Amino acid sequence: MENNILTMPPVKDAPFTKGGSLSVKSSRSPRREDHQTAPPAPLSAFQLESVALFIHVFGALSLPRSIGEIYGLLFSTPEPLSLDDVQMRLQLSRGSASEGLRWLRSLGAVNQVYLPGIRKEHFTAETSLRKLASGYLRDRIDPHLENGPNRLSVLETSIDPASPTAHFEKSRVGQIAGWYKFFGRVLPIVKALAGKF
Amino acid sequence: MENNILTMPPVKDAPFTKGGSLSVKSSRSPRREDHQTAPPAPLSAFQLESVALFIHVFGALSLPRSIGEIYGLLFSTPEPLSLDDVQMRLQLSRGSASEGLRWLRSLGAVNQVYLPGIRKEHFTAETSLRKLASGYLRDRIDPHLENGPNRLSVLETSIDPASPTAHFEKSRVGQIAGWYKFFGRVLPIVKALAGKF
DNA sequence: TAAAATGTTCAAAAAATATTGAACATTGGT
DNA sequence: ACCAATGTTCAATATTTTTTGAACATTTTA
Repeated sequence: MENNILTMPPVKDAPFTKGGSLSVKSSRSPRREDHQTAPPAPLSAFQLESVALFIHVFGALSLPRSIGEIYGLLFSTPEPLSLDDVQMRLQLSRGSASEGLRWLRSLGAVNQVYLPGIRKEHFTAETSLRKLASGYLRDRIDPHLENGPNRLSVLETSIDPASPTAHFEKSRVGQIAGWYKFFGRVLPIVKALAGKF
Repeated sequence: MENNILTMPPVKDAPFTKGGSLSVKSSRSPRREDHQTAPPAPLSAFQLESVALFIHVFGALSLPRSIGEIYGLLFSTPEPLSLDDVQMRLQLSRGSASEGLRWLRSLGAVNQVYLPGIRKEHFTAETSLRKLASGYLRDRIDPHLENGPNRLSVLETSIDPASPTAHFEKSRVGQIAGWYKFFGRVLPIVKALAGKF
């Protein structure tokens, strides 16, 4: 989990994701000696702010910083970027960049772009709310709901009808069933509305 | 964060939270030698299943296991329980039980009950979807949205109007503004619907 | 007010999660 | 088929988060 939820119930804010900070790597211990392999490739103010913003947004979903960094960079850059571009500009490891991009792709949050005559794959940020929301819901929410009926019946089966608490327990099962119904109603509405923005 | 999001994009399922497991502490390394201070207080099958279910549900929100355990226990128990009850029945540390209960209380997910003539505070699970949802949204979502306009203006300010990418960047800012608008529309609907279940 | 009961805090330890980087694949060009 | 360029995987490491438990604080009863 992103934060210590226990010690700060409402919302954390990583030191540098707030307000108008401009450094991408501020917190985090020294991670590398500079590779002499490539030029530093500094980010613009807009890119730095975007990265900070998306670290924050993804953090609110408890997603790792590197994911936010990558999406933020792609979001704020007009041209498609390659794995190496991402890796160098954000000073990430190859592995992080690769897995992060892969995860974002699987969610539908980044698009793969094939540039004629160029070997490397390039990526751009998907910004359609409909696609972002439906990808997130599909990968991270729906699966839980699909398991629902199954879990519910397991729970129901665990009730001993002879027990004095059986009545109470049945009402609890009914409660949960209602919650699932709620989500079944709400999610389609959310998806539909996302299409309008 | 709850899981390794990178290595398992869609959904994790902790070994024992799936299906019909019956042990509360299964995974997790040995954490204590038995205190000889109190009887074991075994949980019923229904309680064990409930705990497993809520560990899963809270896990989907990247909340710590102990929170799910505590809520699950209260949810599945008719009588109000004290801090000590929770602590002993779940074999949690005093600290975890205290902080977990405090967090759940602050969210509005557990209610404090004063039993006449009994000193210890007792707790029950809040099961009203309206209260649960509004508490969660209030503490964990709304604050992010309140910061939105501020963040957005910082981002906008970072655009250099002379830059050739200024136009692109402005369109990105507009995009984000649209996202915020979406949430401003959707959240009230969700809250309203939650009241009906 | 002292003693007992109850509750909270927080530094240290443990566990979970994310990141790194080098080894391993794969692809494309020659 | 070979080589070079590109991409992925994964064991080791670093970091973050959670849990523990004992010290401290507070409240109640006597």
